[in-house]
Amino acid sequence: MYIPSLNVTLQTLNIILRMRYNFNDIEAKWQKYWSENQTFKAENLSDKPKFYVLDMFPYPSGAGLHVGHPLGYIASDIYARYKRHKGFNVLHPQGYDSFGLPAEQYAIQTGQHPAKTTKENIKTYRRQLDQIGFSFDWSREVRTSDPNYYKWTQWIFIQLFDSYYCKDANQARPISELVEVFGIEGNFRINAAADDDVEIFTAEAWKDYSDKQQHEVLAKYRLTFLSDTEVNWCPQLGTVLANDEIVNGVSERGGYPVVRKKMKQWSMRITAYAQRLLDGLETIDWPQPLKDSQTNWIGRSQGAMVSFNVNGHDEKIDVFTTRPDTIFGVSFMTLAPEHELVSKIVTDTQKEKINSYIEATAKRSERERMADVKTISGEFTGAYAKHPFNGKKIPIWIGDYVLASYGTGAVMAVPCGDQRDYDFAKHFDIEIPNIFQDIDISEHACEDKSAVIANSDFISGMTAKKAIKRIIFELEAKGIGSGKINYRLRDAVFSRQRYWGEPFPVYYKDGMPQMIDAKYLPIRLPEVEKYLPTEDGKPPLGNATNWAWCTETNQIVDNNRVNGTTIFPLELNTMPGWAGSSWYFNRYMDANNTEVIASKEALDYWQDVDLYIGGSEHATGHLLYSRFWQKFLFDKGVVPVDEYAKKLINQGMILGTSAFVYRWDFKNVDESGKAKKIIFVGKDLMEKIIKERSSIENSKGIFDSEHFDLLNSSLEKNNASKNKWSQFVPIHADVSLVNASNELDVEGFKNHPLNKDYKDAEFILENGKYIVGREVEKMSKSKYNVVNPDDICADYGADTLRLYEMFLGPLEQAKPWNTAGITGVHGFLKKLWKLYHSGENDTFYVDSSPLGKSDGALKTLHKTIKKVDEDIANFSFNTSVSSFMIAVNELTAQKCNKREILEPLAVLISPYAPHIAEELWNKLGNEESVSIAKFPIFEAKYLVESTKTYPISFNGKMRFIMELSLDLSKEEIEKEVMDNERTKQQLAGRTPKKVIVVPGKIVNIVG
RNA sequence: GCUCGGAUGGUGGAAUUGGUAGACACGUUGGACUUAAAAUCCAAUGGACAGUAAUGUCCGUGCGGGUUCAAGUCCCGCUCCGAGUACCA
Repeated sequence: MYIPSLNVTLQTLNIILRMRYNFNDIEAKWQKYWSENQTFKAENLSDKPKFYVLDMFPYPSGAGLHVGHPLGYIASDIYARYKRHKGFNVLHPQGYDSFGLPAEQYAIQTGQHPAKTTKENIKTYRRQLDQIGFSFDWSREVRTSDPNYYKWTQWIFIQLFDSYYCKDANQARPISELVEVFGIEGNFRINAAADDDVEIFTAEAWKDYSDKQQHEVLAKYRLTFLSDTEVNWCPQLGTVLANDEIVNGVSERGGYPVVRKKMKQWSMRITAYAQRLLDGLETIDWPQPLKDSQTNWIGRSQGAMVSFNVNGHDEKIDVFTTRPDTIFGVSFMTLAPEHELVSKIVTDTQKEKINSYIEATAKRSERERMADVKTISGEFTGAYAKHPFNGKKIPIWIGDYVLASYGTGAVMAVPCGDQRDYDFAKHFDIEIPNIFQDIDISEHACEDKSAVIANSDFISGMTAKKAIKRIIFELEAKGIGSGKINYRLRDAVFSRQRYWGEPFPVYYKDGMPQMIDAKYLPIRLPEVEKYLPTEDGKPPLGNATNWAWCTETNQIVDNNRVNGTTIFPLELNTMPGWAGSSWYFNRYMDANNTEVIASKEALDYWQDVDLYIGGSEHATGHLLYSRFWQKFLFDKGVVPVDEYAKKLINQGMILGTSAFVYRWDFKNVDESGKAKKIIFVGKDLMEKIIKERSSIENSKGIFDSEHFDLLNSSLEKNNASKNKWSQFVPIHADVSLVNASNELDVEGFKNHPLNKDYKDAEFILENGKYIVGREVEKMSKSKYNVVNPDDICADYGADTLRLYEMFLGPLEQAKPWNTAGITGVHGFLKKLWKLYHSGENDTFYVDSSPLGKSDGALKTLHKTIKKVDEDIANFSFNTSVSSFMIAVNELTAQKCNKREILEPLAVLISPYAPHIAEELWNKLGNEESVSIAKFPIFEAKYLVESTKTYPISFNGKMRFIMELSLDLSKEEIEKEVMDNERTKQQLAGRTPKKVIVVPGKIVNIVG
């Protein structure tokens, strides 16, 4: 058959189609092959060295993936594939952080069970991930919402409950050890992380305690414990939020207001690990900014505790200070309004004022207090404290600049040494004694630690460093204080009033929490009618009818059977989102184990994550909590290392490039006030109009007559001022309607389901085109700038997507996505394909005959190997892609078709573009997957040069180049250059002052 | 306020230890092929000035100084943008 319009026979057309780079077929074929052959299944025992590459697992949201999500996965996949080529046994797993709020809110709205929507979302995610060709070992998939997984999250919770932190051993120890010691000698020698209010008791007292009392005492030591905590309560979400779930005083999710509220909550004693979390940072290769934010979050400050006696009371005020050396500069004290001593020490005359101040501050929301840092307020209690060294009377004030939640909620105010104290003193006209030698404090406080201290008894003449030591020594000698390290880090609230989270393995007996024996785990989430809190304000699990624990059958039973003797109510809270993600990296090592979280053999073999890639937004959440749990599990001997990720990389966010059309709102209305026509103008025209708007006559030239008449008549009708006749409203246009040249598909826009209002709008074209405006913003559905990887894969293929995401720029940097550039990398892949299809009618052909040593292709190949090796080591994937392009451009120019070059080239490129590499590798006659082929070895001998093109510069400015042998000595180079005709021309008879010759680099002639 | 990043053509971005600034792409312009479009291929492309031209000169990495034979890179002082954090005693 002959097709006249195509000028070819069907037979040749067939050949052409078959030999073309048909990425859709190739990619589907190899994805199927990898899946069927389990190409990327990692073995837990191997002679090869291990390498563990981990991604932060995704939350499977209903919206699916956009092109920003896979960025980190592509980078880690390249690394994982590269390591396989280099002979490592690579563990590269993936899973889902599948508990969470969005599924629950969707359930509240639609009544659909979160388990169902989560499952559906996971299916979409899996399809999207598969089509990008990741080398994940899916046999190890984890889902945090799977009972077989959260069984172990519950197990870890029980371990935490049964442990305390021994500061002497500097590790977590079984709570049973504590009980034993209490029974022998009480707690006076115990050095453990505990609540501040633990009282000292004897063994006799301990034995006399009731069960309940003992329980309460132990709770003060446990690593997870119930307590009345002031929490961030979000009424709209009906739940408690952690500090890192609040952004700018409102909830991160939804942006709802948050209030402080006291509630009985589970807490995690992460503060016990504060110092180790800090120290551990030194041992891991994580980005410095991330380490910095963890360091700041932990907020260690070294100082001293000092006790001040209150005159006329038995009470003492304890303060924490980082500058005990300034104690002789104390002229007042300030307590937080919430401080418990306030009501005890306030004098009758001041009582009224104090109470109204406390009331006023309590009313002010946290947000107001934050926004209003400048206003100074406070009130005098009427009471005085006694200075511990000179016995002076110190007035005691309250003020809301002192926070109840930090330190002791009280400060010793040294106005000459602290700006806040200074401002407070000035405002209330309190004395500001100067304790610094030759320092002027008439304008502001002196916070410089190098200032010499004066008027301070035995520390006068010292600087801070020395004075602090001396003061602490004196305080300890007098028994009124001691050196102390304080942390900003708070214990982490661990209860959430949500449905879609891990249930606690806890029931309540006489109001005291009891752990369910680990052998009955998992405690499965109960079914509920509604996912909302109950009418009496209980969490959603309060809706469950089958939610009680029978201690005889060890089963969950009907609530009605609760009898307080054998059957008890179960915990109604669930665990927070970070519970499941705090240990999942260990589970991947042995994901299907039913006996333990992972077998000892697997944990010992894989040890830790060699490379972890994910976003920096988890710096003070997941990445801190998971380090905490890892340290705990290490203390318990469950895992072999106490830092789980040796190296971490933060991938930058991919931003969207939004497109805008401009609605032209001039007084375009008829008599009834109805808009006659909606008109859109392009970006350039809008700018022109704005420039010319001073005079309508000027604009005559920039419109066709029809639009000018319309404009003119409507202006006349409305008597609009000619200076205000135009106004433009930018409207987001869907980016999929805009091409690479910023040209809008106008018909597409009008027919877009979201633009119903603009169906009959008119678009003023310029040169037949409508050009949109562009702006870079966060990628989001509401901005119509989301680009779906599915479309890219369909149109250009997964290999193109992978390469392009890497080509966009450095991995760690935020960068805008612009689909326009994708044709560049796609064209590159076509060129690569062509290189292997130099036969007749573009059929596959490689020349297997050996090539000469001096062949330029070898140089190209080895130059590229070297670059790719270096780039992967530096996580500089963008420059690898350029070097591939350079290589292919060079080899194409050389018309290279040699197997000796093309075979290693396919391996070289396979981590980046695995599908095309497999196909070419297969066509080259290899039976096995390219993914296990040996990576080409760089050989320096192919890059040895005999000459160098020297830039010859005069006074630092490059003027011309000269090709010179590399064998030449400095002197010989100088002679060659000076003898050169062009040098003489440049010098124009002058004698140079100096000639700098750097062999192999540059020649610079000065003078 | 504090801490940490960053600033290079029209755009995304290259540039080992200071040593030819703008690799590689996109976009734009011109050309080839085509009835046309797409695809493909070729050429030009930081700015200014001079020249018919080959070419040459000057200016150029946010701003102002400095070190150096030589600075995008090092030092000092700013400006702007982004992220985190915030009365932490």
